[in-house]
Amino acid sequence: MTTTAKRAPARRSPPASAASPAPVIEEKEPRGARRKRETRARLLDAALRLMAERGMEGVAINEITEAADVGFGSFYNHFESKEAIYATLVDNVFEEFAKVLDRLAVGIADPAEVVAVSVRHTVLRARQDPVWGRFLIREGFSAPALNRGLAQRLLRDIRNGMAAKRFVVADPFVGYLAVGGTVLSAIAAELNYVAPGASAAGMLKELGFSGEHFPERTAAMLLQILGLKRAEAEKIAARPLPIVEAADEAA
Amino acid sequence: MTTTAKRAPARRSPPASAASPAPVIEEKEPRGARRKRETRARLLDAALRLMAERGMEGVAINEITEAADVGFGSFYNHFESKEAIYATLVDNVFEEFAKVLDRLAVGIADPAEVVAVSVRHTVLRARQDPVWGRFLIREGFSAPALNRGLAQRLLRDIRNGMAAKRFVVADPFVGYLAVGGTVLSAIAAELNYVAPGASAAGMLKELGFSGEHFPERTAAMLLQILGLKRAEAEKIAARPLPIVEAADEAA
DNA sequence: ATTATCTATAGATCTATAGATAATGC
DNA sequence: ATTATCTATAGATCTATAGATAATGC
Repeated sequence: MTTTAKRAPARRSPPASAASPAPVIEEKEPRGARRKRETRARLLDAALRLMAERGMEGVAINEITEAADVGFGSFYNHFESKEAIYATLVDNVFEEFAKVLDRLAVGIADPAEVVAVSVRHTVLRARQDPVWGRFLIREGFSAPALNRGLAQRLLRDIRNGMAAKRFVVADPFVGYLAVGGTVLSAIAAELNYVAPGASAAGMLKELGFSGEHFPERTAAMLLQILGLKRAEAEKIAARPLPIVEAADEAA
Repeated sequence: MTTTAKRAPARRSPPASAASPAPVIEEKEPRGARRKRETRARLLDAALRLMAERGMEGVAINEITEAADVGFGSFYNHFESKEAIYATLVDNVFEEFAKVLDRLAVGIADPAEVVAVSVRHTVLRARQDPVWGRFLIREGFSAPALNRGLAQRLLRDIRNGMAAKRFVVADPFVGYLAVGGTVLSAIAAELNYVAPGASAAGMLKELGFSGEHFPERTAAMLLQILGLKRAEAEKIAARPLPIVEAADEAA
């Protein structure tokens, strides 16, 4: 049986972390293929860590393979160049995150709550995974990021809210920019000020600022930018976050 | 006379552009000193152009000296390393800009108008000088930038406005982040969407967004974030900009 | 036999310095 | 004589590739 049975091909795409998305292996996968996939995933994860910190140009391929514990030449089995692996990273990270946000929004009818939940999740994630947060800030204002899922989704959510008379935005273009910019700014604050052990925290703490309930406060601000009254914005921002079944994370 | 008279030392600091600040030579300056100063200024200007686009790591010292039309070795007469010239750039750019903002605010009593004028000027400047704009975005969320003049000034303006009961901000910390993030976001938009010949404009234009009166619309949004009513925010954002005597720009 | 990995290395690129050249200031 | 520049180059670093080694799949 075992020798004669035809090997079922992998039914779906390879496994993943933020750097290397979309897992869900169901049946057997040729061993060599898995090995290759894992090497690729290790390269992507290492590149994400290094490049989030120092940018694409600041990292040598050598460092990536070393950090991934992979022979140097193997890099070229997977990627043509440093630019190529970086582009793949941007792609994967934003793609994966867009999917997470979609899953979060399932079953939430109120556009305001969708925005609030998305923002809180984003800020929380940057706290839990600072590498990811840094990467987001680094690429947040770049054209690729904006044209990909994230900005599109934000626009859609704002339009939904306006259509439902839930949001009242005099200037949707600038409103969109304000929401996006505030999110990035909040993530930067999370990484630089709010997170425990942050360096630049002193200045703001002295002035009475604090990092408590930071995701919720950010969400409340955004809802007010979108035209909700303060009390309601705060109420919506404080609702319990939906529990979302963890996506299969490989790394 | 000419030979016996003691040479008056330069009375103030060297001349400058955004990359190399603080000009105002009044009397004679030893010729060699001026030459050195100019070489330094050319290096800084070239570095700003290149590094705004590609980041510190993405630029070779070689390229800087080539763009500055300066012998390679001369670089080391002025800067110890690439890191050193970059740090000087950050310093100069933010220092110079802080001074510009201060000059702009002179004689404006209303804190709301101070904020509006500052923001409009910033967005306009990014339009006129995209290199400068890119540099600002690149460094906008970094700790050095935040700890320097800009963030300090923004905080001060917000506190002034709150003290004068002009601003009503439930959450000053997040308000500060929202204002700062929106400004950066607006500059990114100016560079990517609004400016003529921008690439990514299509998507948003289709949705009825436009770049008209963009600086004023950004300012109006910020004032609303700070608690002003929409009508008043728009009125203040539309006031004529103060005319500020041009600072002596060398490059 | 095929496929993915590894090691080794040629050649390109980049940094930092040394020493020569040119201009300045006395 | 001093100072700033330039040219030339040694040594380090990095990329891309070639060819060897090891594992897989038939």
